[in-house]
Amino acid sequence: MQATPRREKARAATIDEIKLTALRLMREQGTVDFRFADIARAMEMTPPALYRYFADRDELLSALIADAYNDLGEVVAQARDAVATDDVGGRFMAVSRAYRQWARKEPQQFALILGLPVAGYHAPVDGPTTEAAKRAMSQLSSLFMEAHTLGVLGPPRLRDVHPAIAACAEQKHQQTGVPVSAETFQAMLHAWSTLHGFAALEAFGHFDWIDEAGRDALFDGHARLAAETAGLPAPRES
Amino acid sequence: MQATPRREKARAATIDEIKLTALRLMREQGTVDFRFADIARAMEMTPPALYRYFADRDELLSALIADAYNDLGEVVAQARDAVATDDVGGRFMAVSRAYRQWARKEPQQFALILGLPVAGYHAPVDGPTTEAAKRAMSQLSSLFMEAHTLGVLGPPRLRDVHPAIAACAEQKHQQTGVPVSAETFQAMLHAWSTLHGFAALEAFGHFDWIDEAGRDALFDGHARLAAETAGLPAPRES
DNA sequence: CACTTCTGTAACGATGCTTAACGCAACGGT
DNA sequence: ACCGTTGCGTTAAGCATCGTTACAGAAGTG
Repeated sequence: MQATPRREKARAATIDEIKLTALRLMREQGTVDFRFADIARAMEMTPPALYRYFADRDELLSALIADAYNDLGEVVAQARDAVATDDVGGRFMAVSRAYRQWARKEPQQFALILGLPVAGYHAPVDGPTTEAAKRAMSQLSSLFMEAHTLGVLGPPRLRDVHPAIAACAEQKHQQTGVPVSAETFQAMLHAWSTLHGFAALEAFGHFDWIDEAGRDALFDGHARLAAETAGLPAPRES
Repeated sequence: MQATPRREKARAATIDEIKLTALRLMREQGTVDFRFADIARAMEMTPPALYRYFADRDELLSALIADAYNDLGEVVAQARDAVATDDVGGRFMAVSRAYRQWARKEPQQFALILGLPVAGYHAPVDGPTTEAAKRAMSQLSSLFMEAHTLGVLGPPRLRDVHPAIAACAEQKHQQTGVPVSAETFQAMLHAWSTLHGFAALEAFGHFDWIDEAGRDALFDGHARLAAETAGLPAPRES
């Protein structure tokens, strides 16, 4: 606990290795489950040694979930910030591609946070996971906010906004403090759902029958349509 | 095997009860995993007795997956057939609502077939599951075929169709024998992905912060946008 | 009564998570 | 250079459970 930076560093490295190994094993067997003993074996350690780093199997799982949220959030944020602030359409495309690529690359982490809960795990209420979740998911909504303040957010192709949705947006407004119109609220959720559907189907192997080039082109068109439908301006360049 | 209808009936009932119990347990614990012993306990039987009905844990799992595909396919087909043949837009809305409602009602079965594979299970290649999968998934595409033959399939809001997608549609044409334009192919996948995204996010609890009325309204607008974007005509009535 | 089908008991082998007690190595100060 | 402290990893064991097989008895069928 006191200043022993060498120890702390080694410990952090081991923790990272444990988490990485868990992810690798999950990836290898294609599931979102892992065994404490397997991780130890893969690291050429013995199972009890892991308890020096994680009090519990659930604690490791919680850490993995929190990391997944942070990873996704970071990847998305980086993609967003690589495009000019005023090119909202371009930013949306970048965010969309990052979301999809991350889901493709890390299907297990993707399933961990956006799929069905893992067996025997109960998320700690109000823990770090929910916090990270909000942070990651607010990226998309903030994009719509930016578009709104920039005045480039065209009207989404919506017939009418149901009063229940308006009430929902209002509630969200109360919680976050940021004013959000019902149309924007609905457009954002539409865009997220649309993106997520493609990413999830692809990440879980349901588009395996389409070759890679086709999938890439399909997703680009998919995201473009989502942006257009949600009322976002077209990206500046392809 | 020989004509003993009484036995056969009881046996079928027991098989059904086993599968229903497995689904109930999965639902209760909110996962897509189950234990043979738990099923036996819940049925007030002993684990070995189950082997009289399923040679293997995997065999039960395969049956559940096949059932899930059939369930989804049947529900969707019924919803589709409840709307007039020439009201393609209305049929699409019916199919969409059925897809979503099924995912909501049976998140476990939904995850079973459209989520990440279950731990320790390897799908038998070319078994009944893949067959059922194709049958269920072809419902949406057949809807677009109908629209195409009826001549009511408007142009989807697509800029241009990538050659890779055209090649993919052509390959699909070769396999199924049904001619499908690249635009229709892309529009169909766009619609499916869009629907699936909402259904998956909601089924896995990520829309729990939206009240039920709001979700209902959101989905209706979502599906309507998906239909419009894909070039399907508007439904005849709300 | 003969025969089939089912179900329970017992047991095997393996594996899992977790705790306790022991040895080793590195670290920090003297 | 030495020594106590600290943390890490191992071995050993406890405890529970799982999937599965073998065998014997019960129940239903004709």
